[in-house]
Amino acid sequence: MSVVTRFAPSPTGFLHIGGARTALFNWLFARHHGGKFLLRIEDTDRKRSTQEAIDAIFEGMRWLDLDWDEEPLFQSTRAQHHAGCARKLLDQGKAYYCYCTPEELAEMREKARAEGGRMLYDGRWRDRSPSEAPDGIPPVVRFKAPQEGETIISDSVQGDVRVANDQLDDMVLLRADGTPTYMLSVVVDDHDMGITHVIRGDDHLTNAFRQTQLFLSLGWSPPVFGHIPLIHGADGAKLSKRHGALGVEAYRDMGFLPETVFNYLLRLGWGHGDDEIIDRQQAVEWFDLPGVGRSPARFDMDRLTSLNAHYIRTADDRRLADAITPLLAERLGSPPDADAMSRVAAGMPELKERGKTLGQLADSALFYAFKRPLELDNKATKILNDQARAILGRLVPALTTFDPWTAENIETAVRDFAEAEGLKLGDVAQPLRAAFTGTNVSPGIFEVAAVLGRDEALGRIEDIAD
RNA sequence: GACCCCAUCGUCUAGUGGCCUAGGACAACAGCCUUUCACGCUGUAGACACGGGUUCGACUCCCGUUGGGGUCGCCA
Repeated sequence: MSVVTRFAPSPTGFLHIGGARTALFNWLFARHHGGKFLLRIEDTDRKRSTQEAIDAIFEGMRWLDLDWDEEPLFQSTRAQHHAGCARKLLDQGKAYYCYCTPEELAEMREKARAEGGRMLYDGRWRDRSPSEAPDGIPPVVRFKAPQEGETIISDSVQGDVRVANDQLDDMVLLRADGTPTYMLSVVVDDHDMGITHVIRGDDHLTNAFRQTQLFLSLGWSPPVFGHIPLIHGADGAKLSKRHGALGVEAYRDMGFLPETVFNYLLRLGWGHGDDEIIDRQQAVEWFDLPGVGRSPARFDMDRLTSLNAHYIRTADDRRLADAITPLLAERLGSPPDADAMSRVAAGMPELKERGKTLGQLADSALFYAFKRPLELDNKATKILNDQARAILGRLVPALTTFDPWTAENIETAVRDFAEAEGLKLGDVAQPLRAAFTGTNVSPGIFEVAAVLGRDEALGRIEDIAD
C-alpha cells in the first residue's frame, strides 16, 4: 500500500509551532515511505478563515521547505459533495433530523453537568418521527451512532485505544443552514483524497472514534491514525498564545534558521538514539511512527537557541551575510555599502562562531559596517585612556613595515611591538579592539585587522590615537 | 464532573526483563585554553512519581494511587 498523508490546517491564524510539527511529521512519514504528502485547507468556517492566514500557512511551509504534492485542496469547495454524503446516510436511516434549539441543548448540558455525567446529546430525536417536527425550526442532521459495544482504534503512536460507544453521542453532520460540519468534511475528504495515514495532534484522539464510526457507516475503511503528543509551554499546559505560541514566521523574524526549527521540532517527541543534530535527509531516512513518543514535550527556548548557534556556525558565509543585510540596514539607519558588506562577508567565519541568532550575528558584525570615525561605547572609552592611546600611536609605524597584510603577520608585528615595549599582549590588544570595533568584545583582533585591510585599520587607529 | 491519554535528571530524550553503580544533549556550576567574547576540551551536580504484585531478576510487564494533560460546540 502506498502511503498518502496530509496536513489539514484551518486558516484562522498563522502556522503555529504545533501545526508546523504536525506538518513536519506528515511530510517526513510520506517521504520516508516514498508516498505522497497532500495539503488541505479546512476553510469551512468562512467567518474565521482569512486569506492572510492561508498565505501565512503556505509561507511557513515553504520556509521549512516542506513541499506538498498536488494542488492544495480547499475544503469549502466540496461542501455540496459533503452534504450529499449526509443525505445518503439520511436515506439509509444512518442519520436523522434533530429539531433541538440551541437553548434546549444548553439546558441539556447544564443538566448533565449538574448530574455529574458526560455532556452529551441525549438522542431525543433519534427515533422520533419527522411528522412530530415543530414548525419554524430548521433541523440539523445528526449521525445515528452505534449505542452499544465499543469503538477501537489501533493508533500507530498511542497503541490500541478503546471507548465504550455509549460515551459518544450523535454528532451533527449538517448544520441548520445545510452546511457540513468538520466531522463530516474530514471523513469524506480523507476518503476521497485516498489518505492512508492521519497524523495529527493528540487533541484529535477523541475525534478519531467518531470519525471511525462515520467511515464505517459510509462503507469505507478508516485510515491508520497516529496521534502525536501536543507541545506544551514551559508550565506544562497546552501551548497557547499565553505562552507566546507563535507562528513559524515569528521564529524566522527572531533570527532562527529554518533548519534549526526543523531539527528542533523533529526532536520534540521523537528521537533516534543519542543523535541530536539531524539534517533533513537523515531525518527522512530515519523517521517512522513507532519512534514517536507518547508523552507531551515542553517547548524549550534555550535548546532552540543552542541548536541555532550550531546551524549558524555551519552555515555558508555568503548566505549569512545576505541574511543579515536587512538587519544591518536597520541598525545603521541606511543600507550598508559594498565595502561594508565585503568586510562583513570576509569576517563571517569568525563572526558566526559567536552569534546564536541572526540578530546577534548582525549586532556583532555591525562594527565592520561602520564608517569612520567610529563611535565608542562606554567600555571602549574606558579602555582608550591616555596611556592606551599613546601605545596605539607608537604601534602605528610597526604596522607599516611588512607585507602582506595577513592576520599572521599582524600578530607577529604586534607581539614584537609588545615585547619591545615591555607590555603584555592584552595591553595592546584591548586598545586595538576598542579602536577597531568601538567596543570591548569581538572576534580575534588580528583576524579583525586583516579583514579591515591595512588602510581602514590604520585609519581607525589614527582616529583615536594621539 | 465524565471519558481518554501520559509519567526517566530543571528541559528534550536513550532505555522494549539481566548490558543500568540508568547513557546523551540543552541549561547550571567549576576548571583548562586565551588579547576580549565565543568555540573547543575536562570535570561536578542532577531522574526511573508512589505502593502493591508477576519473575531467579524489574526503569522496563500487570494492578492501584498520585500527579499532569487532552476532550466533552450547529469551531476546526
